[in-house]
Amino acid sequence: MKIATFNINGIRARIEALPRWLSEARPDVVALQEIKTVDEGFPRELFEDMGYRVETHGQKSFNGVAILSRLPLEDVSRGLPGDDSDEQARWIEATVMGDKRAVRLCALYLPNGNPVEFDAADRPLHTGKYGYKLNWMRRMRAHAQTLLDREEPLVLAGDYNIIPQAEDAARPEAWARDALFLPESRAAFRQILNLGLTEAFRARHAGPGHYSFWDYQAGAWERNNGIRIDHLLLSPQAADLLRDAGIDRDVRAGEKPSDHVPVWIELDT
DNA sequence: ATGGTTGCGATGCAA
Repeated sequence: MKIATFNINGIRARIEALPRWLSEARPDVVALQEIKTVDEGFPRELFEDMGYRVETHGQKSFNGVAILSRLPLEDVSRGLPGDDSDEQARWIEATVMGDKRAVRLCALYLPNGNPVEFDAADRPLHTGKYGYKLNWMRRMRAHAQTLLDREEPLVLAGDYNIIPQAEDAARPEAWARDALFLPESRAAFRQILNLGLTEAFRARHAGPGHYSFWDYQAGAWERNNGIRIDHLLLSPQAADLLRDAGIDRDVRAGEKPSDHVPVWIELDT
């Protein structure tokens, strides 16, 4: 089972680039982020005609996540538990029925968290958008623990808006005061990992120079000024099935690209 | 270098 995560930065803007990549890469399942439309605005027929089931959790203008799957889906659930007042569409999960094994897949869009406010001692304040990010990560950790308790293959795939380590940025010094790389952000990411999850790409590839996002501005792609913020986290039962992992970096050089590229895994299901 | 670019949707916000 090939599972990918792809922040498309608007489904309407990617109406050609997304089908093009699907035809080339032929993933079985895709976690999409930033569809930037309500459910009714998602062009589901286009993907159904390509053989994909479509489950969306959309929102007008911002955010919005979806799952595309060539395999049957069961028990679809929308929204990250833990705060009924949270209006932002950043989480959808479903069980993907493989030939031999089922996989619980969560498609997530973790809050960016910028801009960050700092106090007089230059410590980041846990207020505003950054406070929302850290609180969202606490909720995610609690929900991930609940899912791990099932002791089944589990994949948490998405745009985490987290640069895990300095080697995951071409210019880490430029991100020192950014919500994607602050020590508190990276610690919160490690707290989720430390539940017993495996970061799939790093289980297969070591060293610097692997990125999943290049800003549209200032020639970031041409300068290879990238960061690695799109991740797939695996439960022990899913990690046992991991065959391969990769980043489709060439997608960034295509026509009218997203600022993110797909990251994928292959599981022996 | 406090700029730079893109998407959504109709203006400025989010990234």
